[in-house]
Amino acid sequence: MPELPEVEVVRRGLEDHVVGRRIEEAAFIGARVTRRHRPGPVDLADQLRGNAVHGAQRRGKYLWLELEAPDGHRQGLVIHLGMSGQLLVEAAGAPRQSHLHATFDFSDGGPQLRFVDQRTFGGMALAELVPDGCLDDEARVGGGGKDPHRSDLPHSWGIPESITHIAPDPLEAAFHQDEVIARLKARHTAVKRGLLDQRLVSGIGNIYADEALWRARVHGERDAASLSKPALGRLVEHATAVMLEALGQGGTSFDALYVNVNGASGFFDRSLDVYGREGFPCGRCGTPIRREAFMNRSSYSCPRCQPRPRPAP
DNA sequence: CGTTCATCCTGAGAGC
DNA sequence: TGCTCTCAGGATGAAC
Repeated sequence: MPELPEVEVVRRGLEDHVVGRRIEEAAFIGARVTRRHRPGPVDLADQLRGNAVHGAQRRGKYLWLELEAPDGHRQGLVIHLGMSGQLLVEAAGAPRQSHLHATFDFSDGGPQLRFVDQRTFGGMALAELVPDGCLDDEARVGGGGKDPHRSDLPHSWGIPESITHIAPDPLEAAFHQDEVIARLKARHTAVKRGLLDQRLVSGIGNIYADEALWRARVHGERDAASLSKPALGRLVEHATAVMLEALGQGGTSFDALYVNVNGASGFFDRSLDVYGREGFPCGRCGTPIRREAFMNRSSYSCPRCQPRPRPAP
């Protein structure tokens, strides 16, 4: 479940079904799912045994469980769903999925948490939690602004050390739009690259980048620095808005690969304006939506509302 | 420093 | 039917 809204749907599911429980036993099928945990799957299972799950947090597309070990040591279990990862809450006796990579049993004997991942780009690893101190006070002066719709998840235990390179996402209190705009304005590269760069702003993927660009009437290959700061601001605000709308619909699901912890799909695919809509009329001007290759994947846009930059490169 | 490229995987669908 | 080819919500590290 790639992008921010889908990951947030999963985080909420973890909050509802996993937080407050104690891990009795974790089991890993194969080594690939724990490849980012250097000591390996056996060590991970050993370390997880007996941990209490204090919270479920998210930054961008990364999730982590806040864990407290029996000796009081606090760590984060960082989980990334990659392209096809799912976290499912099911009875331990439920049929095993063909791409099941991990199971978590809890001391209350309730439902199991499972990690299922067809393409295995996802994974999990333990990380120490460190203070989220990226910005000094001076950097905040004149920045920030109002953020009425922020969910303000308290990262009370800090950020996993392994994802400190990931920038705050637009739904966090730590998100500073003015800083993102300034950094975009300094980039001489396609603006869509900037939207997709998780070190600049996290949570945006291929779907919501294209949707935000369409709303802002900007072609993704325009040089970021060529756009005015207000235009960049509108673009970032559209990205935030479209992800919030998608979250309200339970996320975007084209197929059964993208589901919440109960296996249910979201409905935002019905509200997409350009992504995956090659040949369909633009909702604003009626021009057929085009698909172009970009960064080894596809970009969708309206040829009329989003003209390509000057000379076709 | 920033940007590109290949790579990690499996399965669905198109085209032959 | 069965084969091949292309494509898919992502991140990373090496190579320019």
